[in-house]
Amino acid sequence: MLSRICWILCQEAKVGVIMEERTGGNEYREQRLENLERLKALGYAPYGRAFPRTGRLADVRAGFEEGKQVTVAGRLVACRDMGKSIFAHIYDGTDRFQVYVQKNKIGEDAFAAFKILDLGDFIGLEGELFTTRTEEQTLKVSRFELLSKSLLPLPEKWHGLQDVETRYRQRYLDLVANHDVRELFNKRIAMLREIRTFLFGRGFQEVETPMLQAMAGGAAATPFKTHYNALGCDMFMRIAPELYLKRLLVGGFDKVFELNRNFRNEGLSRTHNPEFTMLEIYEAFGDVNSMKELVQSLITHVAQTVFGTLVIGEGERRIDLTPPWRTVAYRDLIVEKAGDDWYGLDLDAARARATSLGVEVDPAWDLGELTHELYEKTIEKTLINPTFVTRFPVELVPLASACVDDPTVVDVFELEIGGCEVAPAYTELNDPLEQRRRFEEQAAGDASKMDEDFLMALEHGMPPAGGMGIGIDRLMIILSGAESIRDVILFPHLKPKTAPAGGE
RNA sequence: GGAGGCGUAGCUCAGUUGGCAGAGCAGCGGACUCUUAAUCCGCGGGUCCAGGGUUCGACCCCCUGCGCCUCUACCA
Repeated sequence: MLSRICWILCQEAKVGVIMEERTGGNEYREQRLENLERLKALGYAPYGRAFPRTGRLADVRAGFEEGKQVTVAGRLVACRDMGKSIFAHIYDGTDRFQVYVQKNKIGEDAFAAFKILDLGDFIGLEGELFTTRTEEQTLKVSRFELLSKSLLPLPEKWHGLQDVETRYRQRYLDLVANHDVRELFNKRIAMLREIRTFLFGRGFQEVETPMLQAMAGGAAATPFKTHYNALGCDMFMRIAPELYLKRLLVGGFDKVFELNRNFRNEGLSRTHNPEFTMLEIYEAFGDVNSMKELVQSLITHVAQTVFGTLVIGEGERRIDLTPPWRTVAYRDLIVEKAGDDWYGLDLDAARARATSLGVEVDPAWDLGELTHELYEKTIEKTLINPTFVTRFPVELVPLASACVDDPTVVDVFELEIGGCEVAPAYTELNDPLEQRRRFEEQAAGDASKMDEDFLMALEHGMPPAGGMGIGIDRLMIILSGAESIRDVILFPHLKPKTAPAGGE
């Protein structure tokens, strides 16, 4: 109990220090604390209880009728005091709504109390709807309650909150100050809902598989490591749900998807956040072609229902999502860029050709690696309209089946939109012996990297299947026209401002 | 990890060959019962990111560190 109290005191001290850092002193807070006491003295409890509303502000606006009695609640975001009457705006996340407070309507005491309110305070109001001379729908207030006193000031009303660091670190301020940010996240939420609706409509079932794994497989990324105290062993955050979803195919699920977070121990960038949302879909008895049809329908459905258009952006960044989408083989793209004779060149000639095309060449690379560098550096970013790139070299994709007509390439596509890889899909490898061979090649003799448990599952028989992963954050960037992944994730990762314990 | 840019009031931003630190909004006091970036009168507000150095004097020049942004690297 004592330690609990100490902990609380310690936390409060910390908050105090942070508060001082962020507010540059307590002047504003002191004033608001004084206002809190004054309101209390007038009988307004600073932190109220439930307040039944007629509806959200957007609902009230939609159902506006002259003279209608309503109750509403929201945050006070603007206040124009005219002596014996006040015009103010409240905001509740759905809309801004004007309220009109007159001294002789709500009474002298309540009017005096209203004048003590600070911008940012949550209030509940009751009154009658009317339209002002300038034709703004407004609430004539007959009574108000204080619901929550705000002790720290909000960002400025006109310019909003611009500082990108503050916008990411204190997203709640961004959401209050910049309504378009709220709308963008509403769209993200709507997109996730539409994806689920679409997949449910096609008979897929949503499942949940472990995020905490003894072995992080299904992709080639570095995992986050953590420790499980009760079992005394290290665990990893998953880098992909793939190997568990395939176990479900073995178990008889035939159409499953998982829409949730993956964690990869990589750097931060405009297109990388260490935890990101991935949609993985598996369809038994399907293949890469059924995935192609699925993703094309899924993305056009989302674009149409959530964003209301199949054409995004303008000029060079214009993306046209109208199906059918182009399909092109990896090899054809390479030859188109590097010349018909590329695959016949010896290594030195290929290096020279790549250099002349602007690729920085690592002398350790073989022709395959050099080719892929060429693809990533000069071709991928030019694929603006949706493009299915197919028939990748087998060494790039260890979990996919080979093409029937050519065992050196695999039956996959990578969907590129806006020069960005959005969705890879495979005809999944279900041959356990071939899978073991490829794992062995990858693990290079390190037995601890062999996922024997997964191989055992495969040996019980996995139906042929199509599988696909869609990077939801990147899809959101493309559909919304956002600049950065940090703009489409509510709380993107930034370096901690004060170093956490246990750093290097 | 490497290169470049940025960091000034609660917010948005000016600023100085190196010579007392500025505006708008927000805040405080006052006037105003149809305003909406309300208006009018008056007032307060600063660790100029942090720490060193050069200088009579540094917000400004130099060095180091921290954070953010962009590019790059890592990343199926």
